[in-house]
Amino acid sequence: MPELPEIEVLRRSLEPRLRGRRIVDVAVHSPALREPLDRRRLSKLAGRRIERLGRRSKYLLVEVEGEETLVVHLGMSGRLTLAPAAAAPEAHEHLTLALDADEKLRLRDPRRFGLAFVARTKRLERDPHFRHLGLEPLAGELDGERFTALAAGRRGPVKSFLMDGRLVVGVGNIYATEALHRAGIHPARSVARIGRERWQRLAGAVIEVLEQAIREGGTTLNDFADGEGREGEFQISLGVYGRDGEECPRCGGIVRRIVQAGRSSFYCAGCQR
DNA sequence: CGGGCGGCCTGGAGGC
DNA sequence: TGCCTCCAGGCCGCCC
Repeated sequence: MPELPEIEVLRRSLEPRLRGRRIVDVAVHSPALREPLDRRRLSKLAGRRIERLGRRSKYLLVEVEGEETLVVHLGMSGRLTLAPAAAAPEAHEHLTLALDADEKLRLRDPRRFGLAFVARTKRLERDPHFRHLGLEPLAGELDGERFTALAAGRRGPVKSFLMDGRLVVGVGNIYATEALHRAGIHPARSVARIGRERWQRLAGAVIEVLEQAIREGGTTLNDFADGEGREGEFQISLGVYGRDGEECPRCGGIVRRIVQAGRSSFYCAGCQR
């Protein structure tokens, strides 16, 4: 569920609270995430000051002194939150960074699809997790021309195109679904059958939906919360996602659910062609 | 080679 | 009320 907007909301909530703070201790409670947590490498964060927080795709980047970065991915159910140092440990708490001023930053992830590792900051773009990442939608890299070029010679449904991280990053099931609704494009339409004008509209819709979701604090269906535990509100603004059988807010048509690549897609039978 | 799909994992929801 | 099944989706790896 955490897609680009959720990670950006998390970054913005944590940045003012973490910048300049010192990590005084590192505890790995349970190393079993998507990749095992590297105790030795993580423990070397102790004693370092946090310099800034960044984001690439759905990865949160905690840059520390010494040119190193703690990379965190929330998978499906991860939460990274600040708490008083004395707070009781949570269930499924995998990693805890004790900070100065009696606070701690903790990573909780019941479903364990998440990730946390340390990498040299300068080599981040060459890291296997980052090397093949596509366009960053809110960095001015996305427009109709780029979409047209990326789609050239490709096949398959446009929704899969949007969710392919090697082409565009940060767009998961919810925002791909919503962007297609706003652009009036059916999720199963082949990329080979989309013209310049529609690619332009789709690029605009992706940017618009991501920016609005950030302004509204992200989408909280089950698990998402920012660094202080606040849930998002964009779920109220969803046009079609999860609204099978309801009326389309734009045209009054009926919202339908289909399964694509094993995943739910929702679209309006009236205004998405 | 590229598109598609299964598996990883747990909690919550819904059915009986 | 309790148990069982299904479903959620990011990402990797395997298969065709």
